[in-house]
Amino acid sequence: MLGNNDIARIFEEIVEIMELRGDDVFRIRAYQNAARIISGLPEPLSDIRARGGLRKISGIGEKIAAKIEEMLDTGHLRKHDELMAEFPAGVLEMMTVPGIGPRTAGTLYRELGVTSIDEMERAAREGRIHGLRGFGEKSEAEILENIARLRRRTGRIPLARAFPLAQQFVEGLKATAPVRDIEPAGSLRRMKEDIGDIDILVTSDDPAAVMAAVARLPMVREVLLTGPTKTSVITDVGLQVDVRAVEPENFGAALQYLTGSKAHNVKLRTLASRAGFKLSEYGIFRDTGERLGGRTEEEMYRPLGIAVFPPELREDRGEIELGLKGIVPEFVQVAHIRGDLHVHTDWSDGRATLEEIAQAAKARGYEYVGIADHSAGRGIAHGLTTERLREQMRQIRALNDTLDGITLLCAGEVDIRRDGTLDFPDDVLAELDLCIASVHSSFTLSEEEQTARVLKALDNPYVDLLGHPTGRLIGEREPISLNIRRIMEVAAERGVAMEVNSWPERLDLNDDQILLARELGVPLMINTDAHAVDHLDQIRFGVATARRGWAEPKDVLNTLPLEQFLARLRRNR
DNA sequence: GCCGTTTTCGGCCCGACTGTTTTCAGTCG
Repeated sequence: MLGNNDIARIFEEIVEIMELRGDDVFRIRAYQNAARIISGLPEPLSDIRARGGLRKISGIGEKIAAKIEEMLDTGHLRKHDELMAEFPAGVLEMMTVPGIGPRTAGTLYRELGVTSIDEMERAAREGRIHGLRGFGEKSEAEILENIARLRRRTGRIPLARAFPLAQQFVEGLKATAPVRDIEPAGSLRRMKEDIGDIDILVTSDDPAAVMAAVARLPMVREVLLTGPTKTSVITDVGLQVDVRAVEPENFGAALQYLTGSKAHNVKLRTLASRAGFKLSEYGIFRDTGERLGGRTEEEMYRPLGIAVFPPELREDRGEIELGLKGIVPEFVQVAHIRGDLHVHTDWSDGRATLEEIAQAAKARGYEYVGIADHSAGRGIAHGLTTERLREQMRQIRALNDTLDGITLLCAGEVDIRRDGTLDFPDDVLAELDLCIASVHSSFTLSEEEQTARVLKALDNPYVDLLGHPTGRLIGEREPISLNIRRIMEVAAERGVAMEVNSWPERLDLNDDQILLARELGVPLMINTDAHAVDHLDQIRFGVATARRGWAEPKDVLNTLPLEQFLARLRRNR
């Protein structure tokens, strides 16, 4: 059975071939839109179809729904097969080279019979490209340069790796150039889970000096282009960073435009144009050309009667519609978090002592912190036996008597075994303040087996929280196969919370799943899974992910004061 | 191909940059 990503990928390939064919751009956009929507769905299309929900998805019409059904039934799509037969696979790959779009790839294929990046490189080296209609010597040289660039480039990197890099640029420019405003924009500002490049926006009395300073920053490996208002560089980790200087009166307009998302901006501009306005990175204008604003983001939205949503939520998931009603809910913030419940210490595979964690948590303004070391079943993690866990609990309770302003909770991250049983007997689980149950093994079970396994763990009355529910590691390991809606329905019914794990490679649940969890009434907890004191600060990435999933403080248990928090745990309900 | 409290037909975001152009096409974000 094809999964959502397979189906989204097939639609994307259809898009690429239709572009090569020069098909109607709006029809192409419909497929592109469908691919984007499908890759963001938290549930398998097969489940959505089973309850008759396919056509209810905005952007999926009669034709595309029928194609989805065909793929679910037969495992492929005739239209896709036919289109793919029209071009060799390598022609699609050619379009991954920067600057090579469908027109160029199509021309090179038709005129020169070029069918891969390697062949394209050879054609350029042999000088066979310049002279073609629309191609000169510069185009030919540019193609070679861009192929080399593609081969040097890294792909997308996790948010938590890109974030400090952006900070370094901001700090570096503040220290070495006359910047006034400086703000990262793009997907980093939206706190998307992975980042393809970094956009930084500045204003300055001397933009040229800023551009020159960018090229001199120590983490810059290569300067791609530098002009009076824009400089593009590749950093030592292979990530592209663009720095743009704009006029102060356009800062808000440029920030809004560069932050996106694309889908958010398209929706916004469509709406604006119907109401007689025009939006661009230079401001908001009436049809008459009169400029209404652009110094701040707020000035861009106000004339449209749309409330400003935080960047994390600008994904065209209903924020514009709600903003039109003037409603912006209060979304969860780091300052709302009163305790981190998933922290490892040197009792298992962490580095810090109990005391160090207590002090670090207190320093971050927390009321409580959950010590959640691994159970013994996970040999590699130096897990706790029943005896050591009981000894740790004794020490934690003793330590609490000496602590002021912070309470350590005996948590415990217990393995969910392959058969769904837990790694500690129930009488031990009962002694904990809080039990996190997590999958750390047998990642490749079928959806049916994996779902049954996790549901069995949720049967245990002492399980309060499902830790990193899907087990995915961004860029390294796929999520386990789960009927996530089924798991969430059961969790909601029993009052089991689901984790938003802040670990940079996890961010698990992800934003789309958090949206579903809220819809189904599943309580959330945002935790770091810290293995050292510094990791406690990664909470910001979990909080950002929760915000992307529209989580409000009331959805997140660890925004509650200690007594109320404990009362909401499944075991105490 | 999708969508609709201004439309079931006629729209569908906007601008910069680049190289090839003699007024524009292609790509990108």
